Amino acid sequence: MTETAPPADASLPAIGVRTTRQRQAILTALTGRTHPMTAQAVHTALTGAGHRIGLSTVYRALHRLAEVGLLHSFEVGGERAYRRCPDTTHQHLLCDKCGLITECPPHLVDAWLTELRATTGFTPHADRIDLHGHCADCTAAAR
Amino acid sequence: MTETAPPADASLPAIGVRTTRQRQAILTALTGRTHPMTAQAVHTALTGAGHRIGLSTVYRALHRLAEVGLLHSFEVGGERAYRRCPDTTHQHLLCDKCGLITECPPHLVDAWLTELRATTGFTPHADRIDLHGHCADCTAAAR
DNA sequence: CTCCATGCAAACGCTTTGCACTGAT
DNA sequence: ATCAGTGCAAAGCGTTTGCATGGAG
Repeated sequence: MTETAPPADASLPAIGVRTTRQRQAILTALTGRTHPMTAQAVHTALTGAGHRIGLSTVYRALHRLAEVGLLHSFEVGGERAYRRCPDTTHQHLLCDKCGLITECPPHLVDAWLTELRATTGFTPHADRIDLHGHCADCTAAAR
Repeated sequence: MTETAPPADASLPAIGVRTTRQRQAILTALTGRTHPMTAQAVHTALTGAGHRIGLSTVYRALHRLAEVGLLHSFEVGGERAYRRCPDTTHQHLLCDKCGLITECPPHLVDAWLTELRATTGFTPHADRIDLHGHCADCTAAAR
């Protein structure tokens, strides 16, 4: 398994991606967020903050950045949303209530996936698991 | 947990859905399929088979039938696809190669979900889990 | 007889693409 | 100097909706 550990901020050239004002802005906007953002949301946020950037650029950049592993993309209600990946974990817990995405403890999944595979013959994509539900906070709030 | 066991063919009225020529055709087209179909695919199949049915009717019917539990819907590459549910299991294994959908043995999941919840506080939607990967056949074919 | 359901066509919203220009390497 | 990246506007595509008609209960 090749490590795609995301560089802190911008070692873009090292991955074969040119460093541009727009891409930096997008990465910055996405940094520190626990909730994913759609292309439109990113565009609105950036233009609202005074940046000059085209919508299609946002789409293309997000696509590219996800491709090289700097972002993770999620299917949220028929829309594509992106988030910076905080680590190498690609197993996510998505809260359908508040949109929060947390990482799933790998060891917890791996054992189960192995068992699943052994039992059913089905080979799960261990590096791309999105589990829907309610996060701890929303679960607590619901009671 | 309320049982939503799908009636063999058409106890539609019992669920509050009127029995129409179009809905029966849709259910028939979907019966016995292991792969899900998109609205467009269903429409093409039906009109190709000589049925007179509007595209929007297909959309509305699929939506409604999924709502009452006769169909399961899946997000497949940004599109919505539907399949008749063979049983009460709502935990699916989706093959990204051939599109095959199989049911996941409930006991295998439930224990794990319980553990996940206890460990993380996250409450998974146990009745709506879609796991992507390669089915047994495609896994075998790949080697 | 009353509504739910249908068909058609228009509208919608998100995303992609063509093309000429800009800017990073 | 070269070519990836950008901006704009138009097109694409799956899906939804308004409205008048049709058929199930």
